[in-house]
Amino acid sequence: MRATRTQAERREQTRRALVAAARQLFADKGFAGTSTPEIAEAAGVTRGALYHHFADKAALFIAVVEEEHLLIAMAINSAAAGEDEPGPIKAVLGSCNAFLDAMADPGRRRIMLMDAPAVLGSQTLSRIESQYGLSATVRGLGEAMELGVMRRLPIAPLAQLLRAMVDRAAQAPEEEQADYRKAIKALVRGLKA
Amino acid sequence: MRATRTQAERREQTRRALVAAARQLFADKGFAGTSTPEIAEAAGVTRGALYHHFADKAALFIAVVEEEHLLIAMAINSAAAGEDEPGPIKAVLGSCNAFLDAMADPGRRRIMLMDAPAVLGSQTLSRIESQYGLSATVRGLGEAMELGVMRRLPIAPLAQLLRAMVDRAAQAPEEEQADYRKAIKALVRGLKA
DNA sequence: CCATTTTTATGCAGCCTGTATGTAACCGGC
DNA sequence: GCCGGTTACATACAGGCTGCATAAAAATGG
Repeated sequence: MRATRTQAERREQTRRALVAAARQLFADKGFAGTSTPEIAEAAGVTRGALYHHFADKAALFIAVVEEEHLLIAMAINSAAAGEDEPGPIKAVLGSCNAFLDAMADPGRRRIMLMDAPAVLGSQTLSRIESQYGLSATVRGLGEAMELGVMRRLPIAPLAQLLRAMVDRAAQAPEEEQADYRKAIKALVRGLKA
Repeated sequence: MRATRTQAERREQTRRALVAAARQLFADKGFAGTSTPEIAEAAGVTRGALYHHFADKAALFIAVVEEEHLLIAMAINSAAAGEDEPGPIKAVLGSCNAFLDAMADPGRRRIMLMDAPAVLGSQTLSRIESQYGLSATVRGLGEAMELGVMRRLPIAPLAQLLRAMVDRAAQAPEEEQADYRKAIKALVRGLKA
C-alpha cells in the first residue's frame, strides 16, 4: 500500500472493506442483529465512512446481496461449463443442483434466504434476482420448449417456481437434501412433453 | 363491558387487543417498521402490558403469525368442504388455489411471506407451518401415493416444495396469478403415476 | 376485609440509526 | 509547487426504541 492513494483507490478500498465486514457479520448474526458500529469497527473505519458510501444500512446490505448473487451465478456457470450438455432439461436440473451446492454455506443462506426478502421486499428482490440468477433458467426453459421436449407453459412464472423450490430445498436439513433433489427432479421431469 | 372483569377476561381482552393492533401495524408497516409504543397505543394499553403478556416484540409477532396461520387453514378447509372430492390430486390442487385466494390480502402476504422468515428463522417457521398448514398437504400426497395415482416420492419434502411454490406464486403480481396457477397445476400433474 | 397474586403503568439505562458539522486527503489549473 | 474546490472520512448530536425494574391498581381467596 502506497503512502498516498488516488481517490478511486481510497474509495474502492474502504467500500470493499465495508462490504466484506458486513457480509461476515450479516452472515453470522443477521441483518437486525448487526449494528453499524460493529460493521465500521470490523472494517477498520468509522460510521461516517459507512454513511458516506451507503445511504443507510439497507443499502449496504443490498451491496452484500448483489455480490453474493454474483458469486452464486459464477459457481453455477462454472459447474455448467464442466458438464457435457445432454439436453436442456438436464441442463436445468444441473443448474438446480449447482445452486444447492452453492448454498451449502449457512451464512449465505441466512443472507439470501432469510434476511433478503424482509429487507429488500419482494419487488426489489425479484428485480435483482431476475437480473442475476434467473435469466439463465428462463433461457434453459425456453430452449426446452422450443425444442419440443417440454410442455409449453408461461416461462417466467415457471422459472420463479423453480427458484422458489430450490430456495426452500436449500434450507432443508443436510440429511434431507437428497430427498429434496429427488423430488425436484421428479417435478421437472414431469414437465416433459 | 362490565365495570369489573375477572382476571381471565382482563387477560384475554388485552391480549386480543394487542394481537389485533399488532397484526394491523405489522401488515401496514412491517415488523421492523413498527414500534412497540405504536402497538401499545393502538391497542389502548401501555408498553408495560405488552411486555407482561409477551416476552418481547418477536413473541408478539409469533402470536400474530399463528393466528394468521389458523385463519388461512380455516379458509382452505372451508373451501375444500365446498367441493366434491374427485380424487386426491385434484384435492391437493384445490387447496393450492384456496391458499392463493387466502393470500390475496397484501398485509397477510407481508406478515407471512416477507417478515416471518426473517423474524422466526427457518426452523421455527417450518415447525409452525408443519403444525398448522402443511399436515393436510402431507395427508393428501400420501393418499395419492397410496392409491397409486401419484409417483412414490419423499412426502414431506414434496409438501415443502409445494408450499414454497404457492408462497412464491402468492407474491406474484395480480396479472400473473393465472399463469402461476397454470404452471403449478402442470407441475403437480406431472407427478401422476 | 386483608394478604397475596396477577395485571397494568411509569421511569430508566443503554444502544442504535441517521444526520449535521467539522477535518483531512486528493485533484486540476495556474 | 501552490491553491481553490471537491471528495473522502471522522466526530458530535438528536431522537427513538427496546427491554427491564419498580411502582400502582385490580382481582382473588380465605
